[in-house]
Amino acid sequence: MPSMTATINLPRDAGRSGLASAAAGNRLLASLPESDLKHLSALFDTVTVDVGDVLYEPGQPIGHIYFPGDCLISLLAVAEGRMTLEVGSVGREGVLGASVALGHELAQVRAVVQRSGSASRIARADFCAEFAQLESLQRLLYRYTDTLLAQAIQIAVCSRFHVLEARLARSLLITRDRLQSEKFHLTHEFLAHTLGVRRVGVTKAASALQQQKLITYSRGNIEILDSAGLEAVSCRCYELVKDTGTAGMANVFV
Amino acid sequence: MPSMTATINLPRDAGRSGLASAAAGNRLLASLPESDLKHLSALFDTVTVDVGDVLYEPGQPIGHIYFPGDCLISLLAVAEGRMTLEVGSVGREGVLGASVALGHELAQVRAVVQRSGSASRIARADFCAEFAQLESLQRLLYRYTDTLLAQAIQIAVCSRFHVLEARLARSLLITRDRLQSEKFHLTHEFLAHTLGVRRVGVTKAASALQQQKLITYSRGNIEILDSAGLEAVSCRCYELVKDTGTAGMANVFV
DNA sequence: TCGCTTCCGTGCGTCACCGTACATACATGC
DNA sequence: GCATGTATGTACGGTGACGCACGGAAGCGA
Repeated sequence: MPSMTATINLPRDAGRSGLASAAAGNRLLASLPESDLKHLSALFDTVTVDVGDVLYEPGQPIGHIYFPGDCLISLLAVAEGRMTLEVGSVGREGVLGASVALGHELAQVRAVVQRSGSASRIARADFCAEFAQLESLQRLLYRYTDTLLAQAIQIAVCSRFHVLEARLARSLLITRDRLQSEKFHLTHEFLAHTLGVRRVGVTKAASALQQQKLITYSRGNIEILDSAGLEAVSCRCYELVKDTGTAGMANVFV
Repeated sequence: MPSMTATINLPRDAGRSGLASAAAGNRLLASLPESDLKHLSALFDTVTVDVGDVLYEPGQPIGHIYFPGDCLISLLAVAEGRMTLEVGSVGREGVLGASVALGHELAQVRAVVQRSGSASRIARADFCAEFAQLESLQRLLYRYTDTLLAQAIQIAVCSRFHVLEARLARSLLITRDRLQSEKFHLTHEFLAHTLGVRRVGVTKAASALQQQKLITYSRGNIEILDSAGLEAVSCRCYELVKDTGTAGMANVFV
């Protein structure tokens, strides 16, 4: 049994942070007005999370809200049994767990670290108190929730109608965009969880992509060889989703 | 070809409304502070929409924002071809098209009227202007978007992992809850669009439910005979989603 | 009463993915 | 070098849904 489903590994506490590191590269926090950010900073910790760490589990209470710095969090909706499906991912452009401010004390999805890195963390009670007072924060979270909704809708359609090979290609392209690299580490097992299929299904699809010289991989080390070719076999969902993770956050306060 | 995909039928304009009918039974508007509601009322029209009317089409600009009174709107995500999947529905507890206030000028999903009725409508420009000023409206829309996200996530999981018969049962139960009636009108064709399957697939699944004496139907007139039995064959997604349409709106401003 | 449309039922071959089981290969640490 | 664990490859029957085609039946208007 993979460790990600067996135990909840807690992130290492890297100590209480000053103002500068509170943003810690998170663009959502960075786009807050200076005064509000300064006010918030005292309440943040900076933590380091590792691949496979489970930050939330469905039905469990949310203790902290995370603003990723250079880590990447995968949101996995969990069906009965061990079937899961990635319904979105959260990077430096976003936030994890913000719905607690609206009264949802329990997590709906599993949150798994896909790439190690740092994150700014704030306790639930503190977050709720600040949320109630800072209009700038409310606007930001509303906007971000809306992009998450757009992602979830597209993924729902994609996983319903498109064949695995196309979905795998889409998933790899999105991962590349978020990680800004043609090479990254993802095992077939992990991909199977995000795509909601068997591990052997991923192996077959990945093998097909490799035969077409679009990617190459070995023991989890994946490299995209032919980006354009990969886009060709992927579904259009890629184009529809790819910008939600990066753009759209530009001019929030204009 | 069904008319819902062929043409965009515009709702009938029932004339500019006064304050009282601006809420028009919409609970989202009703929960606004009195002063804000009064301010908004002058900008609303009350319109009547009919079954099959298409209010939004993916990729098309959003002209009006709708606050349903006693009508019910189905949100259909559209894949290439004629494949669609319902990712949520909007009744009197919600609003359709609010994301325009965040800069999304184009609709992402098709919005189809599932039950005829009234709705309060506001032009896009007016809505955006008011949104920028009314904090109460922002909070409400944020909260509602969050419930839409929860719905979409659950539907993504459900349509990925659960068999059609269970999904059909879930869909019928949710429809009953929203319509507050054991009898309602839904053709297999319409259900096929919401569930993202062929019409014959719905016929098979519905036939199975009918043989189990759980439902009965004829030419679109569906009646639920055994509610408990229907819950038994439906997936747990029903319980997870059913409250999002009604509850959760209780104490927004406490 | 006739004709048309809408709605529902059935049959058939195909296909993507499932569940399971087993085999192989690389990697790491002792 | 060897044991152990991780990652990947292959095989096989089963099945839920697909695409297509056709037939029947109920309602409705002329």
